[in-house]
This record gives sequence, C-alpha cells and structure tokens, in this order.
Amino acid sequence: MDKDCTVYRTADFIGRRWTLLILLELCKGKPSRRYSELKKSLPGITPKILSTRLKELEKEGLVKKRVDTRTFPVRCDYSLTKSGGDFIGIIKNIKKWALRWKFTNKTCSRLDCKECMVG
Amino acid sequence: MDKDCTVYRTADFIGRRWTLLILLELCKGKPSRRYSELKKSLPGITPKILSTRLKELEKEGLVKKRVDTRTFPVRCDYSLTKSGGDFIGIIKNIKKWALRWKFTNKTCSRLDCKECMVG
DNA sequence: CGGTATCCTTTCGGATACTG
DNA sequence: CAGTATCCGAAAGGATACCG
Repeated sequence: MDKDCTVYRTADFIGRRWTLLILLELCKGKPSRRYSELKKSLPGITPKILSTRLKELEKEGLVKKRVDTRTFPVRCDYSLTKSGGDFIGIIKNIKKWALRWKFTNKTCSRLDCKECMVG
Repeated sequence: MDKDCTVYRTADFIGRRWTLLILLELCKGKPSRRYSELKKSLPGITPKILSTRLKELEKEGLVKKRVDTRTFPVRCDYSLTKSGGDFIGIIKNIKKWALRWKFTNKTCSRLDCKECMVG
C-alpha cells in the first residue's frame, strides 16, 4: 500500500466524516462561505473537526481560503478551487452507482436522495 | 450526517485501508480468487483485515463468496459481483481526477500510476 | 468571528497464536 | 486452507472551554 498514491489518498480522505458534506456545501449556490455559515449548515459538526477538514481540503488543493484582515474580527471565506469543483463529479458518480445498485430512498438530506443534486 | 446514505457509506468504506486494492485485485485477470491468493497478492495485509474487508464488501454487495465444501480443507473463492465490477469505474474516475490535478508519478504499484489500469 | 487547547472515548488496524 | 481469538498501540473524532 503506497501512502503516496493519490488515488488511495483521495479515497482515504473522502471517507472521513464530514468531508463530502463540506464539499457539497461549498458547491451549493454561493461562490464562497464563511466558517460560521458552514458550521451552521452542518448540524452536529464540532469546530475542531470543521477546522481540521478545511485544512485537509486546503492542503489537497480542493478548497481555497481567503482572509480579510481589515476588519476585526477577521473574516474568512472558503471556496472550491477548480479541482474541488471538478471533484463534485466524482461524488455524482458515486451517487449514480448508489442509485443503480442500492435501494433508493425517499427522504432528503441524503447525498443519495433521488430528488436532489440531480445529475 | 445520515449514516444510511449510500453515498456516504460508499465513500466511507472505500477510504478504509486495503479495500481499493482488494477490489482491484479481484478485477485483474482471473474471474475469481482464493483467500490465500489474495493474501499473497497483497503484501503486508493481515488475515484479520483481509477477512474483515471481504465481509464488508460482501455485505455491501460488491463481492460474492463461493464455498466448495466437498474437499477438506474447504475451498473458498471470491469474485466481483455485477455492482462490484461496475464500481471499478469509480476508481478509474478517481484516478482520472488524480492524474488531472495532482502530480503524476513514475513508479508503479500505485493505483494512480500512469502506465497501469489505463482508462 | 474564527478558530485552539485539552481531555476523553471509541474505533481502527497491526501482530501473533491458534483451530476445524 | 480459511479463517478466529486475543491483545495492543495509534489515531480519529466528540465535548467543552477558552482566546485574539
């Protein structure tokens, strides 16, 4: 098992809790989101984990952070990079696979919900 | 976070150590592989983890196990199901993404190696 | 606001020995 | 051969308090 293999590393980090949901949150509507907005849209996430995941995603180049230091407190916002946006395609592939091979479900708030995130 | 969401569950289990490599091993050449063959082709894996992963994959419906009880010791072999075979496509998608957005590498034995598993 | 620091529990995975 | 059983250390993740 080669820990430097990007395929393996990718599979590894998308399996971590919250990562997928953060990515999806960042691709919904607005071009960028604040830390506190993300926290609010992800009920149950702790500040530590959100911060950890955002750093991982930044390090992997999927998320870009912008800080505005002119105000106090400072404002930070996060957005998808080009590769991050492209990554959404992989999530959709997984979703397609899931819908093809697993039972479908009717409730929403799931990534595999038939109604949302179509495509 | 909905633990029943198949997209999330999928992302979760493909991030686990060895899972991807087992899947790839099963799609290489032969239609089915024995437990001991798998163990040999995956240097470093412990019997416990191999067994655990195979059960997870079976439970998720990607792998099918067949036991031949007529001999002693019994023979078991594992093969990809239809959905398991289809899943290889997702791995290839991840690979494509990796090759597009990450540095490429020359050494083999990596899933993201440019030379192998083309497509 | 946007995080860190600390503590604590749970889970994961490795090593090794053993068994029908 | 095809696994289980047992034990262990490391890492992940949750809860909560605190800070510039």
